[in-house]
Amino acid sequence: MPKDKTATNKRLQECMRREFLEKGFEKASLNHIAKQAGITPAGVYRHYASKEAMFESLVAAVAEEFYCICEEQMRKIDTDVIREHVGNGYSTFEEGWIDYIYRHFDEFKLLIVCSKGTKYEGFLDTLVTMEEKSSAHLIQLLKREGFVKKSFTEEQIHITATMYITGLYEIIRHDMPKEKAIECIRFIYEFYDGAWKSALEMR
Amino acid sequence: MPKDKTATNKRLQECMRREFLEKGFEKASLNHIAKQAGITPAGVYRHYASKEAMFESLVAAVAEEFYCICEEQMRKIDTDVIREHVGNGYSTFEEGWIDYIYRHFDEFKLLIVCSKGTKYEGFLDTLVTMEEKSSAHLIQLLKREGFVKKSFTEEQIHITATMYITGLYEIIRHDMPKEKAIECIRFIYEFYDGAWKSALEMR
Amino acid sequence: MPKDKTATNKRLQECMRREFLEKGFEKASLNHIAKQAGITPAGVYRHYASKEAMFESLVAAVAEEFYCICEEQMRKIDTDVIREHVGNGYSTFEEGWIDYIYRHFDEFKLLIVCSKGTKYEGFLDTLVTMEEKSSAHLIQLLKREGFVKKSFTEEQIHITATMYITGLYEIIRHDMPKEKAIECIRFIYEFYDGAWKSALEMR
Amino acid sequence: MPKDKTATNKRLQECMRREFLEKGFEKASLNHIAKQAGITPAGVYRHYASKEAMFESLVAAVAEEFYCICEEQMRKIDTDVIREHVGNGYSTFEEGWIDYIYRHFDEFKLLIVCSKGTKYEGFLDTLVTMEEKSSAHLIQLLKREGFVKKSFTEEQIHITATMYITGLYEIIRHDMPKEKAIECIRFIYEFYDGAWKSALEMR
DNA sequence: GATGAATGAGCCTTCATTCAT
DNA sequence: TATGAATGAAGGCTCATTCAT
Repeated sequence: MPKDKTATNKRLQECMRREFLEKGFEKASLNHIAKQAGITPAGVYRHYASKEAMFESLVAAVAEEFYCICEEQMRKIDTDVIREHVGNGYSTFEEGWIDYIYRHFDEFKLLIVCSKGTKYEGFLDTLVTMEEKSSAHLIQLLKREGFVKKSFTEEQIHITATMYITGLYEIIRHDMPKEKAIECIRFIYEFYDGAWKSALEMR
Repeated sequence: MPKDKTATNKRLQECMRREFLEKGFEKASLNHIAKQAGITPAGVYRHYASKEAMFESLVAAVAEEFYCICEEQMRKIDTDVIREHVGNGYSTFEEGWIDYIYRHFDEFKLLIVCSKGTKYEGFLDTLVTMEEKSSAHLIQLLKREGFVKKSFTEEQIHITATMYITGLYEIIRHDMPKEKAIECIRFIYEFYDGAWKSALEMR
Repeated sequence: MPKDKTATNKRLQECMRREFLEKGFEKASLNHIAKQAGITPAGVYRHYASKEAMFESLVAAVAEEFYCICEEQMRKIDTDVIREHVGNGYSTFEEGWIDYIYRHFDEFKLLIVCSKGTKYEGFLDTLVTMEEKSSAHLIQLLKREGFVKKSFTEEQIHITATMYITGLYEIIRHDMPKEKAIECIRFIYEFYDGAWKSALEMR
Repeated sequence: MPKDKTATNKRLQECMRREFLEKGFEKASLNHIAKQAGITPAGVYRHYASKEAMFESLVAAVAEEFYCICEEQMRKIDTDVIREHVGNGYSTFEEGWIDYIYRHFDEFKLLIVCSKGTKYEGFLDTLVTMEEKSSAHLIQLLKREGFVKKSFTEEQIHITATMYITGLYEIIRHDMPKEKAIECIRFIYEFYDGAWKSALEMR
């Protein structure tokens, strides 16, 4: 059941998106989606094999791609770059990504805010984990290079990563317009930069 | 239908608490609660007028009290105190509160993590708002006293507050034991302290 | 949800019985049963937790008891008795049982003819297995006592047992009245007696 | 919509056969068959007018032919033959038939095991009836010739016939390989021969 | 104070079938 | 020949709630 591009399916997708965004996966009603799209509940199953499949069809592509991007990003971190981007410069949450996210805004909102009950319900946690790894790696490098002496426990890193990613969550949850979002990100970036520098006793 | 202290009600409350904590308000099942408590669904309605009322009965007292404490706290902020507690000393999230929260752990978890669908679903946001006001107020005072020159937009303050409160959320969501929580809070406190000082260009 | 003896439940049970007997477990419709009983489908769930539970409530007692009787019966076989009851005298299918079966006719019909899809769907096979064990045991004893020399493969015993039990199946499937059934059993008994004696070359 | 020999139809038939054999007529899903065959459910209706028609198309030829063979067989019974084949020599279940059945194994399995809900659901009973007639006829002849004095009621004949045919049923239901089946049949043959002789007091 | 009995709306899903194209 | 799109009915089941007793 790959892509079908009929008019009905387009309507259907729009309705699915709306319903899932509004109520989240679990509370979303297939019957309601169908009615909105002007077909019977049974008709939906010509296009999607299950409720889960409907959700996945909306987000799978973006989720997959995003995971790839993240992994690649992680591989690029090395000592040279540290000097330029001290702090959390390689964060999962870099300014450059905002573009990507805003090109797939609904998908991200679905993944982060509305995915409970689906196999994507851990997406936000995945982001946090990524940020954690990124932080941990960076700190390790900074220590190896002699910039930093202090250590952090896993818990501490988890907390900072979580708080950090929350910024992203908030931006998306409140449908913040892109320009504001960028300002916002920039601010968070600097705010955290200060926090890290201070915490790492780098100056 | 105020307080009834029969044995049944005690059992009932325990079951309600467990169910709401486990599944959240919306997914919690009244029928299931009743069965656990050893009464019929109808019996529940002798004690509580609705599902909402059940939830409220568990958290209302703490929520109310908490709001009061917060307001009072806010009134106490003045110039004198500033000198001692520069930074985010008056945060909604001060170490001293941990005690209060841990004395009502379940209630806080219900309010923050499990309240979607109830009139308390904005509780976390309320905390954030409180933190925002606290921050805004403090910055204002610091400016008036000449410690600080920079300004912050409302959005910036919102973001920092949100990220900050997320710490609390994470602590509660994961049932972190009190001792670990305190360590954690202390860390966040310092982390943010550095961030604020740097952001405010206080040094 | 043990026994409730209200009028509704009585009607309900009657309807369940009828529906299951008529259509078998899988094709039986809960909605239809409910309608016949004059309640809504949801109402059924006050009395039974699931479709399976409905079926089980009708047959569990008899099935359990029957298994017990069979096991006990099996333990009673010994050499002494052989001389009196040569042939298949200790069959799962003795005349004496007819009484028991006719006292629980519907239950047996449900178990044997209508149980596909339930955990009792192997009931008939169980009877066959019991008959097999009985035959195997008897042949072994007869050999040990020197009455018999020939051997039988497992498959041969399975076949004869299956055909034998089929008698029971047919009697029940066609709602044969008890008197006719007894005649019938008696006939089968003798018919098989001849077959076994001949097969075992006992005379 | 008689025979169409396109490639699609061949695939379709294969899928129908598999589905019906696996689940029986009633539980078989047309949608599922179509999917397996790589066409849409609607496509199926180009080839067959209904689910029933699908089933019939698979078994009609064999069923018809089989009925003919049986009738012819019946006409051949006469006194001469009796002397050679005393017992149940003319049974519907003669060894010679096994070949025929194994040449149309799937069709027989469909007719006997999977036909509930179709107009062939009585096929097994038909076999039994045939066996009954055969037995009745034979006994009558034996009586006329003075070999036998005892009489049998219709019910008694029905029972023996049913048990007898059950052998066939079991053989087919368990996909017994042909060689084993023949052994098995031979055994049943002899077993019943003994039973009949004893019952008829022929010796 | 609690039950027993029931309801009506809703849930996701499957079914055989239809029909315009 | 087949598809694509859809249907109406039914499936078992759960829900918060009601009400007479």
